[in-house]
Amino acid sequence: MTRRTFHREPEAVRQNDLIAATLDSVAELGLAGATVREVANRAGVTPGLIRRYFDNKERLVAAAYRTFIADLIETAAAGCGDGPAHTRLAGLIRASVTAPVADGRTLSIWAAFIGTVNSDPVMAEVHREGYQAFRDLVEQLVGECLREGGTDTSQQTIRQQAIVLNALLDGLWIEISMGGDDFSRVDVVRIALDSTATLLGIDPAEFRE
Amino acid sequence: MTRRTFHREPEAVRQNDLIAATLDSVAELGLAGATVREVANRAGVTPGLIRRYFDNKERLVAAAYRTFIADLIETAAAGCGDGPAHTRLAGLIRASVTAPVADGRTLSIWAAFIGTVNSDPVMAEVHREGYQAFRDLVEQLVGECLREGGTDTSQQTIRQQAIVLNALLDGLWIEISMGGDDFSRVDVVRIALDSTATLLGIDPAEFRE
DNA sequence: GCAGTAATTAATCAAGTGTATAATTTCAGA
DNA sequence: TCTGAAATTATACACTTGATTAATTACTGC
Repeated sequence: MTRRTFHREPEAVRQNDLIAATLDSVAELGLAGATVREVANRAGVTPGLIRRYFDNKERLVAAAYRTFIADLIETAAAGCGDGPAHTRLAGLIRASVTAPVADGRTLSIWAAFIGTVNSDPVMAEVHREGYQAFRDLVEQLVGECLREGGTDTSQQTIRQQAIVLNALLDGLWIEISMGGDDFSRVDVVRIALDSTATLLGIDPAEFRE
Repeated sequence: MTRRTFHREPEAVRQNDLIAATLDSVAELGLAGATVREVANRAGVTPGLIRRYFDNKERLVAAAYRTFIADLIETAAAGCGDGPAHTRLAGLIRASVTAPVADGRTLSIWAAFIGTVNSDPVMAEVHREGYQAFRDLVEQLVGECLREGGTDTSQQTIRQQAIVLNALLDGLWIEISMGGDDFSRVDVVRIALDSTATLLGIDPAEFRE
């Protein structure tokens, strides 16, 4: 009986493969299904190898969560482009309620990880870091938008508006990703943009992309 | 060595205890921590007994999820009371963004369960049943509110408004429950009511409780 | 009080888990 | 071409998991 052949990979590549395999496992089988063996199989690798790149399974999972959130926010933020604040905010909203951000797979992974935040301090820290970035982005865009609109806006009201808008986006994202409603016939982007405009007191016409 | 003493309980009581112990385990240790032994310990019972009341661990978890959602919606709906639609909707909103509905423990359990919906058909069905109830409730209240306001409202716009409001409530609920923001100095009920009024085009004054 | 029934415990099993380590293989550099 | 070092595999271990079954206990009805 001969050993299976293999070929070496740079450290970064192997790490990425293992993280990708972890996220696939979580998406399809749940967090409980993301066993060391399952992840190794999907990465085309032997279980023992994981230990060379991640001290623990806990570290692997935390790393997977970290890159997952970072990618998610980056993808959403990439929808901003440049231009006036209205346009950038509209881009962010559009990206947040359409694939690949709004998507069943993404939601599954997100929920599985969120479910651990309360009982796992490491995951809690990873979570905190990631979400701060998105909330700050929303708050800044909201601030610019309101100032562009000419309204005088205290920092406190900007903050409150950002909280509300953030909540709306989260909620829409969940509803759409969950797939309970039949959104196939509905223009989710239009709904998201219009309700945002209403919430912020902006002229909806400026929001049409 | 003598056996530990025990006393019998009616079937319904034991089932409730086991479900409660399951939810406690999930909240504090995550879904992975809700082992048969952990649940049994918390219920003051021996692992083997679980099988007498639930065929599988899967059934136990599904039952726990079912009662969790049912209780959650019931608690929120209880905030409605009676009276004009405006008042009932305001009550629902208030209940949704304050304890015990908006609460870290509740969110943890919710997220842990949601994370399984995509990979577990049984949990998916339980989930679907539960959420339909809440969405229908919101849609009905929104419909009544808009009609009370005198606006002519097609069923389609009612539906869209309900989707958006539902999303806003979900998002606020998550933000508040997550505890990332410092909501201690902020009146979350006021924010939720005002933004709802803005969204539905209702006079905010009618929403102050 | 007493017997029978049903609930509960205790003990055990096979399977799967994360982890550890030694044996192998690949590959870069001389 | 050859050698040394690093990556990868293979194997094994201790532990936990969900599940099963027989022995024991508590309670109900007579």
